[in-house]
Amino acid sequence: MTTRWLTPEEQRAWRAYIAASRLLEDAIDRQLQQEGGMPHLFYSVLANLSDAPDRRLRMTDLAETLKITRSRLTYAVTRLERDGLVRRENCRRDKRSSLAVLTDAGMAVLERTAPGHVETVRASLFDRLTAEQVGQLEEICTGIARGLQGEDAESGADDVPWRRRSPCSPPPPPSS
Amino acid sequence: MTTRWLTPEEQRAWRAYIAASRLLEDAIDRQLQQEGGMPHLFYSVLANLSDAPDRRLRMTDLAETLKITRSRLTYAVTRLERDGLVRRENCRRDKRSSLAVLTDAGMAVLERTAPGHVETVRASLFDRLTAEQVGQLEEICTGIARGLQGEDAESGADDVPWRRRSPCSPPPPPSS
DNA sequence: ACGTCTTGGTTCAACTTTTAAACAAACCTA
DNA sequence: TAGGTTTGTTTAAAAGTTGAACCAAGACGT
Repeated sequence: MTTRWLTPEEQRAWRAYIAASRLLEDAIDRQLQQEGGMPHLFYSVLANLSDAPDRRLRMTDLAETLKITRSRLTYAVTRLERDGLVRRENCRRDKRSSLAVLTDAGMAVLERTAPGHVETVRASLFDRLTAEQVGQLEEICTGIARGLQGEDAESGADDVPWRRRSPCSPPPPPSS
Repeated sequence: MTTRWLTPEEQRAWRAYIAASRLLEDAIDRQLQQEGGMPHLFYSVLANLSDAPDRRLRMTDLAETLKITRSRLTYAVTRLERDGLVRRENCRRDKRSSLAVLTDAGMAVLERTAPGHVETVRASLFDRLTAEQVGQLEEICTGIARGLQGEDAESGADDVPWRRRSPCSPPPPPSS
């Protein structure tokens, strides 16, 4: 089969995407590193914990929503634990699992850092987008994500009755 | 000033973007690593060289289009040079600069690897987008990139008369 | 010319992150 | 209970990144 090369439009879109994502990630990382002393991934861990049911999440679940390997998450959490921002706890239900719990210190750091982070996200991204484009971006990205998700998690129905999805964080969500 | 938190729509878009970009970069990297033995960044170096005027580019220019530091590029090129895919050359015009040149071996690797890469890009991204969305994506990304560009390169006019921008590569472009 | 400033690029060492394979403990299922 | 699976960690090696220091070569002003 002769390769289906990218059309000129696709070329342009692809290159633009590469550049934008590289620049964006750099900007986010730089800001978070300066003002929070941590890379984006670590911040995401905190953020996700902060609006999880009980400020705690199973390692595997967290890894899954963050789209990273368990190993990578172990590293991140260990690091965060060392700094006292996260604590590990055992799961009563399943003694294999451990839960990552956001500590008060972690919450504090998050609250201190979130405004700057959000500001950066705004300045870099949303302030340059029309409301319409925000919608378009979401649609595009969810499509892509869904597509790439399924490839390894090739299961049909992902029913996990005991995994609650409920409201929880009264204070404003620090994005991710 | 009280933080302008993200609206729910922005939240969703942002989370979707994070997930998608993480998954996408992973997919691309995995494929390139397996079939080409190199990370995406390295491939980008080769690709950019391949459709540059004389299959050669000044380090600084290359770094700039790749949006990475010169230091980082030095590392990448050194690595690629070690594998014989790229060679360094001195610039006649300016004895300070060195040019990265794509070798025949490098071109060969690129040609061997490009189809798989493009296929991955298609499968992960473009096959899930309508023509309209491709346009939207480009527009969004160029906007973002332009915005983030200017911040450090705060110069007004970027006129460099002697930097030609001409056609060159007859074979199909291996995307980036 | 001369001294100074800027640019282009590399080097180096410290560090952080990532990967992959190997494990052990806890579950599950028949 | 045997056999397989899931969860999470450990470990060692490799890779990549950063940032400062540095040198050489242009540019500029006088």
